Amino acid sequence: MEFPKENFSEWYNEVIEAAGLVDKRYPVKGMHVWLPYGWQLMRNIDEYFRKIFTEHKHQEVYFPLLIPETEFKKEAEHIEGFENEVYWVTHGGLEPLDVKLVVRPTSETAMYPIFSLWIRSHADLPLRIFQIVNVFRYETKQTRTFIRVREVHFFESHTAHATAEESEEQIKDNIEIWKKVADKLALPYVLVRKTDWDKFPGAAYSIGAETIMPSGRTLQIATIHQYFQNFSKPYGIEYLKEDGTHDYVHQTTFGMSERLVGAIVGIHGDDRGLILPPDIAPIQVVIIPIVTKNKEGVLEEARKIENELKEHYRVHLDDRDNYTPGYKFYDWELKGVPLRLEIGPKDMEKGQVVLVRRDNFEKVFVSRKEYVNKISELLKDIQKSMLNKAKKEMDEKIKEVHSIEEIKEHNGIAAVPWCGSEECGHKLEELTEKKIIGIPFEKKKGKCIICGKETDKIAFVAKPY
RNA sequence: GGGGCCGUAGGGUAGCUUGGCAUCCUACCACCCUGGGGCGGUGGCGACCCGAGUUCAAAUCUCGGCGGCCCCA
Repeated sequence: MEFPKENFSEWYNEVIEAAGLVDKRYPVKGMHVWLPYGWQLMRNIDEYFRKIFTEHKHQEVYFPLLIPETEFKKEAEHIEGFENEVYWVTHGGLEPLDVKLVVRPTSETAMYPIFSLWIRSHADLPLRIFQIVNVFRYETKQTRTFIRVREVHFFESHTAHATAEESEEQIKDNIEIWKKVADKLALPYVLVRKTDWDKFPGAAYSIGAETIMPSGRTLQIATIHQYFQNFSKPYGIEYLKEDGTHDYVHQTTFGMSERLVGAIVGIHGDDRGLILPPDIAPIQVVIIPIVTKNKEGVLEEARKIENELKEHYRVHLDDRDNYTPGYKFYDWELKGVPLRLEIGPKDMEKGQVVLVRRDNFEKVFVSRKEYVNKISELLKDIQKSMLNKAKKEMDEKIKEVHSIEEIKEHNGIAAVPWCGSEECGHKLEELTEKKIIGIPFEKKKGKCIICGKETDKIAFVAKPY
């Protein structure tokens, strides 16, 4: 690594390529090649999505990439929010198309015409589905790997319910799911309600999970939206009630993306490279044989260890012959493998192995009798302490402030009383040259920093990515 | 939305002002030697973003395109 983490922007750009997550040389702005190691990390996260959403009664589907312009244009706010950043398919071969096609920037307008066919009566509700797909947005701002890209690796769940109450219950359940996801990825966050001018286009309201990067800028890593009947009306998603009358369904969505990888990289990494949470790391334990005179003996022992561990963990034996152990140590530290196991002639004599943690470099010698259990204990502890450390660091970046100057100077989230009016909100954003990233759920009495009116609302003000 | 910088081997670079055989590091390949924190040695492969123009001659100058980075709003 050439850059220390203090130079966050440069460090970030360097580590994602050096660790083998992506190849950024693909010649289209905002689109990168996922390398095997990076893709495995993303897939581990996706697999967890599949598991947890299935447990919460969702089913996986796949909708097409292209959406007819006529369907795309049914919900007014939604169009307005996306029309400046969608890619269009205008031709088939050299022939212009009669109906242009939108490349999905998200899938509401692909799914909801079909929802109206699927949903006939209350017996078809609730409907809960999700898909993991690529979506496309023509970003005009500066792109950044994982954080702002034009081809997004996207998770989206969509639900439909009979009543507003049930859709509100779903929002609560989505928050419960999110908490589990965040634990799995060892990511700290705050939940906020987005301002009306920043909510998802077409939503009744939006909830964002926001984290803070080491640069002090915030990153929105999950969004949960309540639509109520905003989409079901234009898309005609009606159902027959028990009393024989019709009503439109109430809908929610939940979205996440490879931004989660960006957050993991940024929040946990150090000067030596990545540090990956054991629960989703592509490799949990890397075995480094220390081969000296007794080359074959040590390698044989290392293979035995690999086989023993394979049943319990994601493990890799680095038996490359043309690299020294020291080189391999640095290499796997760069890639963020949580635990390193060394086995050499001295260890073989003593019937032990050496275990070294990536997060704090603690080294322990463990007998061959206990080492399988010890690894389990260590991985759990690494997962837990990564989350705790990250939580602590993030909390330190959230500060209650009392003046515009303080907001401008604070590097992180500044919490200030705000009356909630759009006028004061815009003024606050202009004066501080930052954004209101949202309103936390916790209330606190105070006076609006702009107009002085009594309020119990707090604005979280920060510079978002 | 506005402004600036840049494009030379897989990666990082020198050369560009003043046009003339393209520098070094690293990675990679072969062989030898090694191995508890980035081993060493010898030999080798590999590049001027694309197009047009100026010129005896273009990495270098001019124009256009494509791509990237940074700053401000």
